[in-house]
Amino acid sequence: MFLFVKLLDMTTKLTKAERTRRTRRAILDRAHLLFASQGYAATATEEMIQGLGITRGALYHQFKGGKQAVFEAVVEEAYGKIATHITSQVHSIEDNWEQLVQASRAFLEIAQHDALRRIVFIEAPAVLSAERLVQFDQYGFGLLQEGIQLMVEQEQLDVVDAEGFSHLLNGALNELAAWVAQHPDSQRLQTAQALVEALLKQHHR
Amino acid sequence: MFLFVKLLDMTTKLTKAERTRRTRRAILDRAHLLFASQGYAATATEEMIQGLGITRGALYHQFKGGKQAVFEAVVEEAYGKIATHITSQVHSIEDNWEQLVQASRAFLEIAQHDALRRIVFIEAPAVLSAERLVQFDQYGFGLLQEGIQLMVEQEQLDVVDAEGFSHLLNGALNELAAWVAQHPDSQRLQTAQALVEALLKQHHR
DNA sequence: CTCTAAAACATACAATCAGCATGTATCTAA
DNA sequence: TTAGATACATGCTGATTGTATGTTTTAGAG
Repeated sequence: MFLFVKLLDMTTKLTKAERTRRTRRAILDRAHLLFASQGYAATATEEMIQGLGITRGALYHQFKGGKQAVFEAVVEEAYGKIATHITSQVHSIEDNWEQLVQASRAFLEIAQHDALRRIVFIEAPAVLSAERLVQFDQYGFGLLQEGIQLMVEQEQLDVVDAEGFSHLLNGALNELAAWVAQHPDSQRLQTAQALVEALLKQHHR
Repeated sequence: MFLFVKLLDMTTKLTKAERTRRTRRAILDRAHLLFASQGYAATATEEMIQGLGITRGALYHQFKGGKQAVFEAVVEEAYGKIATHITSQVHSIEDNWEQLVQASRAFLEIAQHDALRRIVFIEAPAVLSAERLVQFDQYGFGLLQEGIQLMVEQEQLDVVDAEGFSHLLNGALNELAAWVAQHPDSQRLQTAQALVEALLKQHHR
């Protein structure tokens, strides 16, 4: 595989903030690729800066926590991308019910990006502490839970327990996303979407 | 924390097979504890043999693949324990439907053992390849899938897709197990069991 | 414009750890 | 009995992470 890396320009004069921004951006982009393809453990800090025209010293300067800090930053961005995609797909829908259905659909779509899925659902739980993971999950799972809580209160959704059902749905979505990703060429995405929609419909009232 | 380790007896004359058995058993028990409490990455091969009266050389002799081979053996045993517990709980039940319900219940119970849950559902997916993981999962998920497949064919279960629904249910169970484990003292276990039972009932016919 | 402090790196080094190669004692089977 | 296999121990190497320290560049203050 050949990676086209845009070498950091060290000749032109840049403001300090801009220089920092570019360095961090370059490291994060590269680290994201590496973590997604090799996983956290198999990715060396050396790899993260190869071809960027900087040394590991720069990485440790920008990310005080070292390798783990880089990973956390990558995870945060990955969560952000997922959340952004979902909200952009449902922001114009007024009906709560339709919002939930479309949000599930959007999640199954975005989770097909292997780069995001592996980092968020496989590497992050193993690398990060449970507490840290919960913080990040407010972007994704948090929104889901809020939506469900609201619909239960408005009596649009009939479940034994709102929080518990949020976890049930979240787990189902994650696993289905992984299942679909195993054979992206098949009809699994549509099957998965149909299954989730059926699940939700049965709790609708 | 203080660990009571039964030092391996090297004085008594033992048959070679017995000697091997004890060595492997001691390493596996210790590694299981360490992997469950610290995770794979944070566990050194040195720790796995401390206090056992052997060196790392013995570990590499018994487990050719080194650290990863030890981990795989631990994972296999963990899957085995889960499968054993579930099958022992449902083997006497004749009705397919009741079997499925009780199997789900048994899974939520056994998954409360942090040692098993972390190793199987958090560490293993990050450490092992997807293919290797599928092999192990035949113990647990495989049984679930077979049961569902059977019930769909016998028209006891009404789902869009048997395989897909198996993944949906599996994902829901895993996530609920993790949710319950966060507050083991509360009523979450019963809530989770009720949620799953409700989910299954709605597909019953 | 100069001077200073801090930022943004580079460089060198220490410490940890996995894996391997090699040596040695013990057991097993012919 | 003896040759080979088995079950270890020991020593070493390469890879990798983190840190301490040095150097250059930038951002203001006066």
